[in-house]
Amino acid sequence: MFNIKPAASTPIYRQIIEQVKEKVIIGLLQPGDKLPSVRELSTQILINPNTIQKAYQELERQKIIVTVLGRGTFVAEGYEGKKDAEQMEALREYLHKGIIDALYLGLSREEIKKLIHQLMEELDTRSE
Amino acid sequence: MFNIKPAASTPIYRQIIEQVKEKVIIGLLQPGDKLPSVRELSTQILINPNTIQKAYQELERQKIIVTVLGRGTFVAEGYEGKKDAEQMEALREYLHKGIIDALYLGLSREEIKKLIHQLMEELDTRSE
Amino acid sequence: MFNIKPAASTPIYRQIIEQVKEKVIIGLLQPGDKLPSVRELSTQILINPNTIQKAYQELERQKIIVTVLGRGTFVAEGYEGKKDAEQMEALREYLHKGIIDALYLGLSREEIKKLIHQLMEELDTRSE
Amino acid sequence: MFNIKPAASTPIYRQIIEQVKEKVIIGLLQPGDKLPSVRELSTQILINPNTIQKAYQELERQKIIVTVLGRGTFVAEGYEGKKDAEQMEALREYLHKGIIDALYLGLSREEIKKLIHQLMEELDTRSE
DNA sequence: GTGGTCTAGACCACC
DNA sequence: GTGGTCTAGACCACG
Repeated sequence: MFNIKPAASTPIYRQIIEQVKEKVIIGLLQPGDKLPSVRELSTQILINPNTIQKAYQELERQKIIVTVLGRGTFVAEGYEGKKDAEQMEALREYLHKGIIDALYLGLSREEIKKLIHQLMEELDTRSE
Repeated sequence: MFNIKPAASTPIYRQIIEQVKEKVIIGLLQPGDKLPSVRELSTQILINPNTIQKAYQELERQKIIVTVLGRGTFVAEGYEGKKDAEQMEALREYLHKGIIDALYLGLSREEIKKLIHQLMEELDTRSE
Repeated sequence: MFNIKPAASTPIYRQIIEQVKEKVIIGLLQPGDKLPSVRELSTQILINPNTIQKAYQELERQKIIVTVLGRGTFVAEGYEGKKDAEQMEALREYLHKGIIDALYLGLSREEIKKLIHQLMEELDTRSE
Repeated sequence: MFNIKPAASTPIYRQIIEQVKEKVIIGLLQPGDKLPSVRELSTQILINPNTIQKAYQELERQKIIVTVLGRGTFVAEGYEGKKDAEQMEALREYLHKGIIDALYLGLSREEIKKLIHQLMEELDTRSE
């Protein structure tokens, strides 16, 4: 279900967040689907329950999942993109940095565009 | 010269690295140009010298700048993109995450492409 | 009869308590009126009977309802406000927190007063 | 600095959040002021550092404080109320419940209004 | 069974 | 020194 690298520089709880978001975006997780329980996932991927809890709480704060007391955690209904101005600016900065790194790697502008295109197509493939 | 936000979530030393790299990419810093000394920059932007030292060390490790003992630090000659496989993979993951975030913000795939295009054009403008 | 949101942050049994209290306050439930049985309500709103049982027990403890063995549960006669000092202090703290949240939302003191007034008028409307 | 009741029903981390927010609202904490460090506060009020950390992180998420890496945590500049529609609705429900509780305590509508007025005046007094 | 909170104590990155 | 992350293990509330 999850592919966690404890040694990576991005903290484990963020890896979980990203992977849940990706699964929701590509449709592998549908609204209403149940996520593994904190304890369950904790034994599955050998991560401390607190770490998973932290990831789930952040996902709930972002309205990507909802927790039902005593029942479990579920993918939220319709996430509806908001185009929040602040987050939009953060995204621009994030991609700006990515572009600079790409240029440093020797990619041309055309190659960068192709890469982006390719990455979006990969998303479609994974969802099948 | 530098625009540092100490309260930002990206550590100061990384902000310095990013800004140097950006300046080199857009040509505001040319190979051979002298960078301010650690001490000089430290008083200019009111940052702990150790922090600047750390940024310069990392930049040198990435062969973006070179320090000549007793002379100062300079922008390295020709950075020539290497398309290192490992860094390439890191870039893919980085942009992959950016795309997911963009989709969550409600951007369409076309809008994402436009955004990338727009960001690359901005780089040209800044270099003038 | 009841409007329960299982995904809400307030536990279900509290939602039931609040809604019974509200109905009594606005007169939709009169002293002597019969409440649905635990089993009945349980199938109606698809909630675990234990949860409803818990709500009824708490309501009985607060002397808002009474259960007559073998007959059912009924709204208690005259609830007569007691102005219990302890509960009064709890109320003050509760509203105190509400006011701070309201100020953080950008409401002026006048707007807060208006909001309170408005909420009390809504209670009257619902009772019609 | 803080008045924490570990036995209370509201979790400790929420008590800390509320008290910081109150101090900021009444001006006892001004933008730019430094909050006690996690460790410092932890020994002061005899609470586990993790608990304080959790409170601080939530406060940062709400943009009430900012943390500067390696320096500490500070009260954020200008919090500017946003009147977010969703939070506004949550506030209405919160106060709605408070009013019902007040009526149950035997308060008249006039008394409730007076109580609100009184609570707002107390805020002014505490700030002196 | 579920998630929510808290403690104790550790290690790391940043300045 | 600062905050950020993680583990281990405990207790409680909810359904």
